[in-house]
Amino acid sequence: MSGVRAQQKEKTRRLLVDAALNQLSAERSFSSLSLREVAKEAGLAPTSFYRHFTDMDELGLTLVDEAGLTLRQLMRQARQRIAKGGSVIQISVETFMELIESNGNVFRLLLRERSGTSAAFRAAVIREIRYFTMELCDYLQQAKDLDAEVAYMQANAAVTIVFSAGSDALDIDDKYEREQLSKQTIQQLRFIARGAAELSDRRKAIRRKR
Amino acid sequence: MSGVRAQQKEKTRRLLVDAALNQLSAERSFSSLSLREVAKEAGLAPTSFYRHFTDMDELGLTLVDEAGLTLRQLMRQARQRIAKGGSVIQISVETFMELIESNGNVFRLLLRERSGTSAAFRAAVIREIRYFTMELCDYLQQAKDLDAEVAYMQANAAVTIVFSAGSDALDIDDKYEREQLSKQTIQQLRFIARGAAELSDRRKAIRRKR
DNA sequence: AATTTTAGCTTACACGTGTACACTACTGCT
DNA sequence: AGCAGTAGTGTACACGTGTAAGCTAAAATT
Repeated sequence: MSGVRAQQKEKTRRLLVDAALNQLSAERSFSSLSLREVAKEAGLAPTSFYRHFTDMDELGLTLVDEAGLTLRQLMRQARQRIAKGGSVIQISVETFMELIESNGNVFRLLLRERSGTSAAFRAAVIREIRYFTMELCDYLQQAKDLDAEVAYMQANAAVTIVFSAGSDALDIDDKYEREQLSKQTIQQLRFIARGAAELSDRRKAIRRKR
Repeated sequence: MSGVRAQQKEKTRRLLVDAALNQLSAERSFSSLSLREVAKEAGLAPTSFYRHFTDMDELGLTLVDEAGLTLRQLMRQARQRIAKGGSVIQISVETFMELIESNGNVFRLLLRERSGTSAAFRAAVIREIRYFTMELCDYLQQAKDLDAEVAYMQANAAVTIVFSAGSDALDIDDKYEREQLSKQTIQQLRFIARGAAELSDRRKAIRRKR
């Protein structure tokens, strides 16, 4: 009942998850990790791995879930900053870029598995990104009073641009270059916002005519 | 001097390249291919591989180069179609989507290696995509008379959106859904074009004032 | 015609992999 | 107190891997 056992199990499970995360880097993808390596890094015998996951795939999906969690925390953080005033786009991009800097490997995981060889992984990543997109879509519809379909297209395009910029940022060390990239990304998001706002207005005008 | 030998060598080199390409699929990435598998598929003894490439990496870079070639052929094709009249954006997207359908695995290679674990691969892919972007940038500057910096930002955003759409298209079988995706992509590109044109005009106006 | 080069072969080896199996020690339930 | 369940261990095996070494036959060079 006390659960000292379950507690310990959860603890070494985390050891495995963290071991996997720690091994990820620019040069090391999840798919290139072996069960034995992860177990070793966690300080476990290879066969002990199976007490926690049936598969490396299962561990991987857990990692993707955690990455999604990180993404959602990011959103919350961005919302808080936005509430304090300032350019929504600028704050969003800056917050995102901070994530890249502090959690590069988690982000790399998402990027890689999105185009990876496992359908389950791809689906999981896409699900997390879709969630991200939908949040933005809701915001646009509500705060900017956009047409529903237009809001979705804008949100989708914006997320695509931001993720791509994040991917580029991963390969940049120079601080100045990163700022340059941020500025460019912000401008690109403004392009999209501008175009979307216009289409939304046009559609509204048509509706009024009827 | 006749070169019957060199000719034969080139032939089996192609055998290796094609063998690698043929093994690529949604479920199989280049990095998951082994030297032995490729050699076997090409009908060669494993060790014969070394007569043509020092490494799987060298083969991989060759593949990326070929993929870049395919991309450039695509551009030429699109330009020809555009010359015959019609919406530039629509024709470009449709042409690109045809590439996805006919050369999905080549495109997958680019997508995956762009975020892969080898710096050399990443650099090679980025080089090809940059070439693609620059072509578009030149076109925009010239045909649409855009400010240089604005043209680059538009080209960059457009390529990002199109590649992302291509990536999504790879996971879609349904024809109707694909058309839907194309339409959405076209609209998103129009957002960007709209925003870019506006910024370019504004910048021009400022310059005139001086 | 004799010699050198070389594309391709077979054999061989050391290494890392996933995982089956049997065992131990300790928790948790009855 | 005693029994069942289980997190973790070490050993063992079959398999696929990259690649070194040496050989053969045919093309190219001399």
